[in-house]
Amino acid sequence: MSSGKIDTRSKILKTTCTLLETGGSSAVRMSDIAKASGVSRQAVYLHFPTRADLLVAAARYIDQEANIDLRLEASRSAESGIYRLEAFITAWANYIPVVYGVAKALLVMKDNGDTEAKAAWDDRMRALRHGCQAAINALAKDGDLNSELKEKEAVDLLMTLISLRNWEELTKDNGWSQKQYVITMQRIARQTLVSD
Amino acid sequence: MSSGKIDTRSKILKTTCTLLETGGSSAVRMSDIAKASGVSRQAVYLHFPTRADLLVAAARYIDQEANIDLRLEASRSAESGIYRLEAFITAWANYIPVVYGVAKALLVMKDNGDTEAKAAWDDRMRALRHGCQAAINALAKDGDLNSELKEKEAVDLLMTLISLRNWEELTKDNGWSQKQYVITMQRIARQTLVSD
DNA sequence: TAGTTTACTTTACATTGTGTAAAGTTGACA
DNA sequence: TGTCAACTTTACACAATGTAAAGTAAACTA
Repeated sequence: MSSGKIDTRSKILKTTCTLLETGGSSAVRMSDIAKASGVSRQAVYLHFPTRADLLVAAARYIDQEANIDLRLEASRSAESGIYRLEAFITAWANYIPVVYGVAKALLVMKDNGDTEAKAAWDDRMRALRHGCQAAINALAKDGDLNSELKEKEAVDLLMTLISLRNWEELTKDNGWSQKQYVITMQRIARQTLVSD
Repeated sequence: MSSGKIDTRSKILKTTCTLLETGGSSAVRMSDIAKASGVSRQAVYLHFPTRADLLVAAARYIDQEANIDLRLEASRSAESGIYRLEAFITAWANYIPVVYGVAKALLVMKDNGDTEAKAAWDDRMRALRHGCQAAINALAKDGDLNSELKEKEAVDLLMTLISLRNWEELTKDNGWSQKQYVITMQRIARQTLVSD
């Protein structure tokens, strides 16, 4: 039936992820993906009308494969706000390397003025923000939120702190290990968001 | 003599800066710049062989106009490492809004794989890093550097903290005022880089 | 004042990558 | 046997950067 279609579609998605993980994000053109998938360029457009569509689908594909929902869920069961914050940062931080390639490509398209890419990115960030908000809420409920910060400010700061670009800068550009990154981000979050 | 040449050249540079400050960075094409400068597109290429060249020249132009060297110099005369760090952050933070348009455009070109843009950006960041390094050095000399951090880590963190992208996210995307941004960055720097 | 140089304009074209369009092929299934 | 779906092939439209070259007009030069 449509098994052939599904097969080709997910083959394209997998190839896209692989290419974006390894190669430089900008060097992954529709034709590169087609060639690497062993399929014609038009076949790619048959499944994904635009490059943004393909990247969004690839991101969703990774979300599923790596079970992002489950990862972030873990933090929800933490006993205190402080532990919740720590668990949330750990979960997200360890997910970044997994989506990095695709997410970066989406981010670059957004920066180039692609409205579809922007919408998709903003949507992802909204979801992440929910997690940040929940962690900050838990902190505030315990009375452990730094008194110098309003809740909104704390959420903004946490989002910025754990941004993909910061991860990229520290690990990719400055050679930090993932472990070093996680520990340091947790320390900074504690020192800046939690009251003494 | 060459006054006509110089005149056109700086007219193009000024126009470029204006367009990048106001309009969305990606919507500023060579033809837009030419039109807004009241000059043919080829005249732009006559003065600046590539778009990257033009952006680099525009950045240098702004550096001069806003006297970035003098701004950063101020922090050098601070009495203590802690004050020096504070002054450095203030100086840089208040310069970001001035270069933002041009710098962002350069950054986007870098992300698109333009090697010339990358080289220019990296060069700018090297200069900024010198400032960070000096501030951290001063801190370490006073014995005020957070003992959990090696000097290199502290410099990496400071660079990341005050990055253009973080400024963009907090002020442009999240509506923070410049003042709010500066105060918060100083607080975070103090809490994460300085020993208690 | 005739000739040259300089700064620019005009027109045209090459290149790269995205996306569209449409006719042709091939295998499965009815 | 015929139809349909998934895919291929070929061709083109479009935007943006960058190149090439001939033309113009004012300024400077001998």
